Amino acid sequence: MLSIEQIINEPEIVRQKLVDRGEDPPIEEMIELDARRRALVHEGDELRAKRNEVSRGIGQSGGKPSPEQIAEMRSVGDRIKVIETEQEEIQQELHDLLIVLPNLPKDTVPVGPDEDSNVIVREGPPPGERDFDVEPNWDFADRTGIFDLAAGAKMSGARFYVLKGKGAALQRALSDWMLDVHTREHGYIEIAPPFMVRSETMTASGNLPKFADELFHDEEDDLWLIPTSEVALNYLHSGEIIEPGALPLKYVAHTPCFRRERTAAGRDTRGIKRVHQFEKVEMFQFVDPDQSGGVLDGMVDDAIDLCERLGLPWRLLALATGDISFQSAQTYDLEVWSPGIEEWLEVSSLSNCTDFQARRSNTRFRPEEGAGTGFVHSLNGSGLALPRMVIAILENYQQADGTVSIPEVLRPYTGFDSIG
RNA sequence: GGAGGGGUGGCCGAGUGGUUUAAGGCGCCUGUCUUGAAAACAGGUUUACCGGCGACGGUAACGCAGGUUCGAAUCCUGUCCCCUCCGCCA
Repeated sequence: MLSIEQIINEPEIVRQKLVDRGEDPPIEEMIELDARRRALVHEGDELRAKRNEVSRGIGQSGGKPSPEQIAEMRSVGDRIKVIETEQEEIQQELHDLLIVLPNLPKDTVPVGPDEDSNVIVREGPPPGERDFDVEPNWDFADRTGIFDLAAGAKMSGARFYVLKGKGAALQRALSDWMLDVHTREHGYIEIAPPFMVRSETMTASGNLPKFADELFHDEEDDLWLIPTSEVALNYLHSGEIIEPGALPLKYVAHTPCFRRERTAAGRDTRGIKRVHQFEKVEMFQFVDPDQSGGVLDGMVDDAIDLCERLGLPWRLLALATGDISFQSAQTYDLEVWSPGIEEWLEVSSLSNCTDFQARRSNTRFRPEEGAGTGFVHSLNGSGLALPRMVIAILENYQQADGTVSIPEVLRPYTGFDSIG
């Protein structure tokens, strides 16, 4: 959520940044609503002050109000009720306008309407040359039986799949290894959150109210399946004031992610690249607002580190204003090359959400003892998305004889050296 | 799923319609005393919003949301959460 103070103080900057994202924000309307809200708050406060004063007097003089007092206070009470109702309506109106506005992109974000304006900012070593054709992961899977799309479709429908045998073990090895690197070397605390959350939680992360279509929802208990553990982690300190010195808070979680993929209905229908349920290791940090820029770079390094240790060809993209996610002020996508399908696969999206999610979840901090409170900054990034890492390993580690050798770092976790 | 109990400040805990402007205690901060500390004593100790250049003044919040009332921590309704017992169950 954007702050109304900022909208009032620098309306043209806010407008331009939202226009860069393809929005047409009702700036004047919001300013006008807030002015009316303030006037009503003021009038209501004064009436309540009067009521409090008279009530105190009645209490002090024995507790029996005169008929005149009752009549007068009844009309004051009626007026307060009218003002409160009007104030609530206006606040709701303003809230409804604010809650659907995305975060403001940072000045350094490339301006452009869509992904064509994304910029490659860092690259790992180039993909190696091979003297044989790499088999696409789905063909390899059919041949070896390590994942089964038909079985997934049979039990759950399109875009579900079943991992089997060494396929399941490879994914488990990857997630265990990633968690170990993040917790033992990168300084993250492991969290195992619920996979279902309330509407408030989903709203705080920015997924509701605008993106309900992309989510699975249980009507009976009004619970939402998380599309990423970011949603749960963002709510971990909701309503709290984090004490001086406690930041940064670095969390990592390994959860399934549930996505309806409605807007991407026709895209990536083959294989396990885009599915309704997948697993992901997610990094999440709450930080001092002064630190968030540098922390994002550090989080990017944490994600790249995994690709490097696995020896996968990678590149890093700075997403354009029209391509960053709703809650983000700045996003990098980390992609790895997969030589069988000949595609760059997005295995991590890393975002600085500044105070956007903290406002929605009411997560504050105290910079130092005795100081006032402020909203924290939140950052998230995959570290990393598992099905796509499985694809990348199956294709990058494929040998001329049609087998896949397991990356050295994963062998202690898999207990086997090759598949196929 | 059934029955019962409960949610009050950083913590414990009193408070069943009006001097509650939330008692009392603990913790924490400041001061007096002391070589220093402790003890004792005194004062202070939330968050958000509105008005004001400011000193400051006002309003709200007793899980949350409604309602009754001139007036609600207190009464009513709903809801969320916690605890105990029963049932079921990985």
